[in-house]
Amino acid sequence: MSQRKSKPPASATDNGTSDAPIDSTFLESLLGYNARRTALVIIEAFLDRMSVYGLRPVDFSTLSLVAHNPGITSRQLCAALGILPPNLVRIVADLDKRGLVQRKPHPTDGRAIGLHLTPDGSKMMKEAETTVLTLEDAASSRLSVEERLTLISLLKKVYKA
Amino acid sequence: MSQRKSKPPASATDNGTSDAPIDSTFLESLLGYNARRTALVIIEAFLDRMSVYGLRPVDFSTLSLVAHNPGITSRQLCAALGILPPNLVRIVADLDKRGLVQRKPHPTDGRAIGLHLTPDGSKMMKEAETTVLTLEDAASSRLSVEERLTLISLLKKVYKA
DNA sequence: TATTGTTATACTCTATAACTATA
DNA sequence: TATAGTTATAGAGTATAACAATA
Repeated sequence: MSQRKSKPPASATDNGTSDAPIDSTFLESLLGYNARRTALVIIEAFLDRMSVYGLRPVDFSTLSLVAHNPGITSRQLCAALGILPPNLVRIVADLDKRGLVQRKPHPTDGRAIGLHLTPDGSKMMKEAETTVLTLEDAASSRLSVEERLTLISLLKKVYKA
Repeated sequence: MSQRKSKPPASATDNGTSDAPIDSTFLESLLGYNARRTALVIIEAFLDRMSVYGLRPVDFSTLSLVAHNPGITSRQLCAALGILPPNLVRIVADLDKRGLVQRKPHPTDGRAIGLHLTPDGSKMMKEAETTVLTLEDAASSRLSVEERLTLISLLKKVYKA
């Protein structure tokens, strides 16, 4: 579901032309289908709630890794996030322009550049991480605390080598 | 993780320059992050195994819905799959050109077009659905049968209104 | 010779506006 | 007036090749 706006439900006075119930049971039996639908729903909520910070998921992920790994390099970010180096350049450059991250020479490798949060970036991320946790609560509101942990644990078992 | 080719692991003779352990615990505590990583891993496997049929995930989903809902319209496909109408046109047109689906006038609505599998499309989908089920088994090989069902059930609780 | 960061670029995916024909 | 299907097009996301600086 990638549309941003949810449409009003079909009028109750519709004739049978277009509201025949659709059988999606096969697709809904697939892990890949359900994982993708879940991710899209949460990303949609993310885009909504994080728009005040001007952060897309990839920006938030990048800043979060920089926050918890000061001096991390572009290569390490690419490996951790599954982003290709040419596509990270613009992301980091924009965060730099906004004064959220700072690039410092790597202490031992002259080719590499270490990334650090600026004070502004650090302050924003404290708020943004709190907002994300609130969003997580909302997204998993139909799950118990234990179910949410089970869900995350099972997902990791699937994708982590 | 969107790269197609998995790289060889870092050499054991690396110095400490680039293999410092990265702390991803915050991101990995998030449902959205884990759901997206899982979806990407499964989609990667899907692209690999389904390339023999020339079917992307959206093609497979479309054909599967047509298979189980003969006469389904484009609008219904869009609603069921979260695709916008302009983006479905090319998908259906290509499947039509390949002789996998057939468009027939809708019995009661002159604006609408009902979609049906051709005999070739039906034959391919029987194979393709079997292949997808095999892929699902592989993707969830680290899960018990019960865990896989629990995972799917929990995912549905998150994304289904 | 290999790796980091980068530029340029192409391809795919997703989104909006507007048209036509039918309802 | 509203809906189904379509066209054109713009923007975002993702991919590869090739380069300079450094290891």
